[in-house]
Amino acid sequence: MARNPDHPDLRDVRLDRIFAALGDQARLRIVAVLADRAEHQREDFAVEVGPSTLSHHMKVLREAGLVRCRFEGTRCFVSLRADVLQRHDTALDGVLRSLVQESA
Amino acid sequence: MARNPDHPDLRDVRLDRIFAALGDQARLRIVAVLADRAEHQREDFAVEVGPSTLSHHMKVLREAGLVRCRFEGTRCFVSLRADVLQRHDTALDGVLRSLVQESA
DNA sequence: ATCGAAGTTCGACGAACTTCGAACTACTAT
DNA sequence: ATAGTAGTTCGAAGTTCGTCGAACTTCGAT
Repeated sequence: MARNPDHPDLRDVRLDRIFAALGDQARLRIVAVLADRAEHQREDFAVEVGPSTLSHHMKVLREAGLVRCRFEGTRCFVSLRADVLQRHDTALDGVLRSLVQESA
Repeated sequence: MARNPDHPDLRDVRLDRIFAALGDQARLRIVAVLADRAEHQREDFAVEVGPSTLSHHMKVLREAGLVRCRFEGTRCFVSLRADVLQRHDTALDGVLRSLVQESA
C-alpha cells in the first residue's frame, strides 16, 4: 500500500483535469459523498465496483487534485482538498453545493 | 450540414455528462469564450484543431446540453443554453464565472 | 447550372479510459 | 512467525476519445 501517495502540488491543479475527473458517474458519486467536507472511508462510497477499480477512481481524483488520502494503519481516509477548493473556489463551490443537494 | 441538430431535452441533461464535456482543454476554452452569454461563431474559438475536430467538440458540447447551435445560411451561431444554465444554476454559475475571469 | 464556402459525417488511427482478477505491499493481531 | 485484512499495482481486454483527411450536404453567389 502506498503510504504517501502522489498528491499534486496546488499549482499543478488544472480545471480541465478536475472536470474530467468529475465526468464519470462513479467518481461524481464519490465526490457527492465527500461534499459534506468530512473524511470518509471506502465503504461510504456506495459505488458498485471492485476494490481495484475503486482504487483507480481514487487515483484519478487524487491526481486531479480533488481529494487527499490519509493513511491510518491499513485504512485510508479520504477527503476533499481544502486548499484546492479554496484556490478554485469560484468554480467549485457551487458544484459541491449542487452535489450535496442532490445527495439529500 | 445539419439544419436542425440534436439538442437534448432539458430533462435528459446530466451533470456528469456536462463535466465530461468540460473535461477537455479545447472544449473548456470554447465554453470560456461563450461564458459572456453572447452568440459566437467558429472563428471566435481560438482553438487549434481542424474543422472536423471542431465539429466533433461542438457535438459533444451540444449533446451534453451545454450549447445551442443556430443556423443562418451556411453559418452556425453557437451560444450557451440558458435553460440548462438555469436548471443547473447552482453547479454551473460559478464555473462560468471562473472561466470569464480566466479569459480576462 | 455551376462553383465555392461553411460545416458535418464517415472511416481510420493511436491514445487514453474503464473494468476486472491476480499478484503484491503494508499493517494488525494472534 | 503466521495469517488475515485493507488497499494498491499490474497486465489484459474491451471501450471510448481526440484527431485527421476525404467525401458529403447545404447554402449563397455568379
